[in-house]
Amino acid sequence: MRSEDAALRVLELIERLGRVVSGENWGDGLNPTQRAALAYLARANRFSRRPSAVAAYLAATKGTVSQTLQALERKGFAQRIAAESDGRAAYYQPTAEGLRALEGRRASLVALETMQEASLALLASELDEALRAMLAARGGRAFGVCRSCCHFQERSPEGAPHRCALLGAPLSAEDSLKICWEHEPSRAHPQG
Amino acid sequence: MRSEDAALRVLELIERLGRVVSGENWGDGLNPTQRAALAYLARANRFSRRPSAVAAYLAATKGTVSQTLQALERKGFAQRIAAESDGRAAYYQPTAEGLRALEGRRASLVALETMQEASLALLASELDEALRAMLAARGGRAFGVCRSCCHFQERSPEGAPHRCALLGAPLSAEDSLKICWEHEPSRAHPQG
DNA sequence: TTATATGGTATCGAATCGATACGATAATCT
DNA sequence: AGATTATCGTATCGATTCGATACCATATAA
Repeated sequence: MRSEDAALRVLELIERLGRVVSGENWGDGLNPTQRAALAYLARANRFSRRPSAVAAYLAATKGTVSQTLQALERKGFAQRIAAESDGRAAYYQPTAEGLRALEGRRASLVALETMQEASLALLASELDEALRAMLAARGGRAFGVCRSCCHFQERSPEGAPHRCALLGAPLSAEDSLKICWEHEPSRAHPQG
Repeated sequence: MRSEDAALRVLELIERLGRVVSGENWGDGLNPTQRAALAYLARANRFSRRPSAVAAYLAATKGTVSQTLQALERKGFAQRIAAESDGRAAYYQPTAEGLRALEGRRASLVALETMQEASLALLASELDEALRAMLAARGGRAFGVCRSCCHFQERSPEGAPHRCALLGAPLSAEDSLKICWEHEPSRAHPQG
């Protein structure tokens, strides 16, 4: 099988799997896009819960994301908070109800769990590589967990907070485990 | 990493990759869904170019697919043909213009091709397994290439057409290489 | 023949999504 | 400082998706 064929086949499978998974994400008052946005908000650190970041993560335009976030707020799943530092910016905070709506919901997850653990781990890393290749091609951000970023500085005096060297801001233990859209991989933690 | 974590991670990656790929499929007068439907029509054999089959393949409802196919016809990318055998059924045939619109269009394909060939082949088979697991869980059809089906009968006298034992119909060489929604894997060709 | 199942379409409402324009604020440059 | 430019977010439009539901025509079964 030529490389082009394999790539084409992978592309088809991704598209079809994406449709299946996405179609399962209706329910609890959310549609798939709203659910994806809300799930992102729940996993993003405080620097990354902004419309721009959501748009980059979802590979959507600002306009669409703006509407989606408004829908989430209207439904009580997220709350809009104007930023203090920047008069243009806003943050969206998932509400308790929003987090509740994210629970359960995993028919395809159960199906995936029937696969060998080794296969899954392999699949995850291969998919991660594929995603990074695509994002690099379109100039998009890959996102990643704060702690694994090259800008992450572990607390030096015991008891002090961690820090982000890029944004010059303190990081709670919780934030350091969340997704950041400024993420750039460090050599110590190449992926994630 | 527990199996559930790996599965969750795979699910997220699939969703995100799906969005990226899908978002790239705008253009040439088609939106991502229309392109997916048209691409399916181009790859499906004559038994499978029907609204029901498209709906099953795209994991969408009959109603949505009906509209999508109407849009394709209106744009001149496909032609509706009423079935002879069944007064209710209809087939959609891609037009030359439709096939032309499917060419090119592969920014993410180029990105994928930067990956190792072995990785891609592995990825394809793992994704195939994941898709089959999900489809089995929701009772959906997996589809597959006619030739690899347990109902496929290779021509016995040289020169005669192949046959489908399930539908009791002759198969051209071309049809036998296309996707069939009645496909059930044979032991000889476990996947595909 | 009557009942039921199936294939497809029509319609409604909510939402996605690209495109475009816009307003407000920030950052930069002179 | 003042003018220019960039960025963040929102608003609006039109085409379309998509679930839900109802519906019709035709097949199939009882």
